[in-house]
Amino acid sequence: MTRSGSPPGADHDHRLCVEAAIADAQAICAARGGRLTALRRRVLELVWASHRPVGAYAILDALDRRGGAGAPPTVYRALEFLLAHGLIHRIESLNAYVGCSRPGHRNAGQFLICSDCGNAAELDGGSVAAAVVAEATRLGFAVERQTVEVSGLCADCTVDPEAADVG
Amino acid sequence: MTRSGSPPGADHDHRLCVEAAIADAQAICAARGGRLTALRRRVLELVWASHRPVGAYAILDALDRRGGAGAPPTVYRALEFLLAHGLIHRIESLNAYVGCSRPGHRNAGQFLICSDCGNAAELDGGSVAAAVVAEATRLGFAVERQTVEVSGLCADCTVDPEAADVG
DNA sequence: GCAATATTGTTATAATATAACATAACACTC
DNA sequence: GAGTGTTATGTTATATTATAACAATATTGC
Repeated sequence: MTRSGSPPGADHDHRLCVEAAIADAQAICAARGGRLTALRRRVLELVWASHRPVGAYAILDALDRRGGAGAPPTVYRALEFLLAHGLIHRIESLNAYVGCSRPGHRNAGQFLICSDCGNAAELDGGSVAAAVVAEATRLGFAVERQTVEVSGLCADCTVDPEAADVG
Repeated sequence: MTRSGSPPGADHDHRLCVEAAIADAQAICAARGGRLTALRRRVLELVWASHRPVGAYAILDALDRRGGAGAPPTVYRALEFLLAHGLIHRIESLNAYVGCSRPGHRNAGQFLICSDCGNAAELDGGSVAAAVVAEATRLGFAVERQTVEVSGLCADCTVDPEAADVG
């Protein structure tokens, strides 16, 4: 996910993404009385280490290397907290987690996941969600939660499949 | 999932669903040179035991009870075959499998999953898929595969949450 | 029948996730 | 600022989902 899309951009300064995510998290937690503890914050930073969905055990390993906690529940509980506050999303098709690019905005969590570079871009447009609701409603189905995960090639990897970035 | 939707219908004769699924499977395998072996057929029947997504280990248990095979790979390989031929779908958000209601038709696999009765209904309309492709294309993203899983309450469970059926 | 291929059996293990209970940190009241 | 209720984390064990690797068997085409 590099130049073209609405998403990241290969040349973007990823530190700004992380900083913004932390700032958003602090604001949201402050507003809602949630506690962004050191552990939760570190887990959030690790999820935000890239725009690629990251597995719980990868986070656990990273924590270990940084002298962090030891066992799976530590990570899963932090992830649970971050999910509950809309700060991250779970990518069902990968059993992995990715930072929410627009916490607070109650988006439905729709993702374009590049099968080449692995980056996940979150859609903010409502047309997909609207189509889902329309179809469901037509069948008398009351939508609670949508999981929309699209895999394919992002703009950069279509042009130049070698240009996988990390940001 | 009972009366109202396009899906199953509480009062439907589920044996017809299973028979149709087997017949479709036989036709598709015949056409494509795939072999619908006894094992694969039994697994397909077990997936079609209801309209609820079923886990691989539940299938394994059921096979065991019927004197079937013994180990996970047995089931996973059969599922792999059935997936490859479009006879079943995997529900990512549940780690479970459900019969494809229209094998052969290259649908994108969009599901309405009732959080009360557990039934999954497959959408056949193309409006959701089209919306996804439109959004993705706008961002230069080439769609390969879509995962659309919507959870909520189906028509019957909205009316009468007790009326969970099995078919 | 025989060789090539496809399928299934078997054992072990990887990867993801949670239950249950103990300990520690925090925050509120007095 | 000590006591107390609540929230968060540590710890151990285990559940759930899935695959690797290799052996044995069955099927197909000749």
